[in-house]
Amino acid sequence: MSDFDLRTFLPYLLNQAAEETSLRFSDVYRDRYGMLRTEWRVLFHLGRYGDMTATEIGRLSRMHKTKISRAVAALEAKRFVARGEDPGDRRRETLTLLAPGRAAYDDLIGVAELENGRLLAGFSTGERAVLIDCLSRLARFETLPD
Amino acid sequence: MSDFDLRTFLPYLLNQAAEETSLRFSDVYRDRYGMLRTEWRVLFHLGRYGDMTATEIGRLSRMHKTKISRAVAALEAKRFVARGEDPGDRRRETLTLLAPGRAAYDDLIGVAELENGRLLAGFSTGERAVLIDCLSRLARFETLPD
DNA sequence: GCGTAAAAGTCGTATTTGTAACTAACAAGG
DNA sequence: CCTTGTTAGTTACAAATACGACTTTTACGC
Repeated sequence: MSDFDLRTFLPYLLNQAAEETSLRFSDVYRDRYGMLRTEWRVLFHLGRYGDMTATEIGRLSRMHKTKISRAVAALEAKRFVARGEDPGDRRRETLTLLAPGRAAYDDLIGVAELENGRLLAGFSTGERAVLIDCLSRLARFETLPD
Repeated sequence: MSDFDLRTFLPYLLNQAAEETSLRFSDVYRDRYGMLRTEWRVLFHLGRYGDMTATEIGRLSRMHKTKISRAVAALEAKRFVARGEDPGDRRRETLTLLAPGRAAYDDLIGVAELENGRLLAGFSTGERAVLIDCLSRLARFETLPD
């Protein structure tokens, strides 16, 4: 029998850590605003990086376009975002935060910062740097547009 | 506007890294054995730690018991595991790997080790140690039974 | 023993997700 | 202008998940 341990298997470790750390925060956006994770992610991108289209959000967040489509529909129903027509290309819909969406974003960003501080509090400065660097490399982020 | 970036938000980083690193391996157990992730996890626990009940697997893997129940049913249908009656407590069902399940486990463990090596190859020895230690702490593993 | 509670698993149903097919709008070549 | 191909986004349907209610069996208090 191999002595391979699932506890050193990166995909498993990452999944467990992700699930464990996501719970507390997802409770917040679910309970306060009835949002799903996909909706929070779309809201975040609009709040943090400004108006953009669903496709751009998809490129940055690596979410599938159907997920984004449904998240946008849900956020629109909540009057958190509005779609703007692009006169030059009528396929594109530029998404904009409305006031309630902005308020929810501001609220949730504060919670996220607090929560992130709590999670990182257990690590030394050096550990934090290594952890975030390694995770970023594993996550293969796309570069930001500007 | 806050300069808080989702790219330093641990739950997001972990989710992205987890998704990114899981894809290649999940293709393997899906394509070769038609298994879902829950099934692979149950198979792993039985192969690595020996016979145990669904509840014990749940405690170690933090999966909900209904997920485990369905995964066990699927593994049983594939003749990968069998349920053994516990004479002392007829509520408990001790799960055992059958030969095909053992073969699948042996095969997949090999793939997992290779894949894990590939993922860790990009990091220095020091980074690896920190990464795995930090992730283990975040994942809040239960202690093993023995 | 008897009633109540707790544990091990399963099942039913509502949500959520994934996959692929679809519509609509633009682009490019002839 | 037409065909062909590509891009943006939506929809339909199947697969997977979450959550609670349920059955069976054991444990506990009296």
